[in-house]
Amino acid sequence: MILPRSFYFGDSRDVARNLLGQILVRETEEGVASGIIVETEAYLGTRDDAAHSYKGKTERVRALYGEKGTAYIYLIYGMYYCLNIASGPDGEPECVLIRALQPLEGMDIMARRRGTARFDNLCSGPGKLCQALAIDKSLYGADVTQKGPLYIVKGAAPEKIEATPRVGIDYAFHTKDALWRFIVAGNAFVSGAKKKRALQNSPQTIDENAKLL
DNA sequence: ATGCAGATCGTCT
DNA sequence: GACGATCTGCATC
Repeated sequence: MILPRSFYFGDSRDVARNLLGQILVRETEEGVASGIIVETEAYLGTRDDAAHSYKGKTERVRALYGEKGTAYIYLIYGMYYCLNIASGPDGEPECVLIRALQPLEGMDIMARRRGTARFDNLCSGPGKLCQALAIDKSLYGADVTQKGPLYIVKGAAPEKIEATPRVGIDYAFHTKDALWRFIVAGNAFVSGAKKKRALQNSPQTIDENAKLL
């Protein structure tokens, strides 16, 4: 079941929390690649000085002014893409950044695209997951509430959620300390997971992998 | 285990 | 013209 557009309305921080446990699906000619969302961040538009849309409408963020459930994708540091989903109150240019996935389907495809065989290094970061799922600017503006190249289906709510400050936004004077990053507590696939724990808990099979959430 | 430099280019000032 | 909502590899301890 694909999550309906109404899922993305409301407080973007709630949407970010609710996205944990849901499943991001990417379909290409190579096949299907998917993963359970285990880490997100909320960006609250004009009331959040860490947000790209803080100063209002520019060409880059035009997708945030469309319908909720629209993909906002941007290039960072000239080499990696990051995926966001438009969310929040009607008319507000807010979104949720998808920061990490627990690989579910098409791990062979992801491993090839990423150039690594390590399970816990396939989708454990916003740039990594876009590379693993072949997400780039061509999907800018895609509707994730419709079956197509990129969509999100209903998964299972995680047991426990942790809230922390967002990553890489020290330049944000007002909101840098806000606890708007959400992760599935104890999950080994979040970004920056301790190497030690990842090594110890890294599952070896798809079934073990699915149980970890 | 931790730290730092380098890659690389679209977007905004 | 400067700077990232990042990641990797290499250096060092």
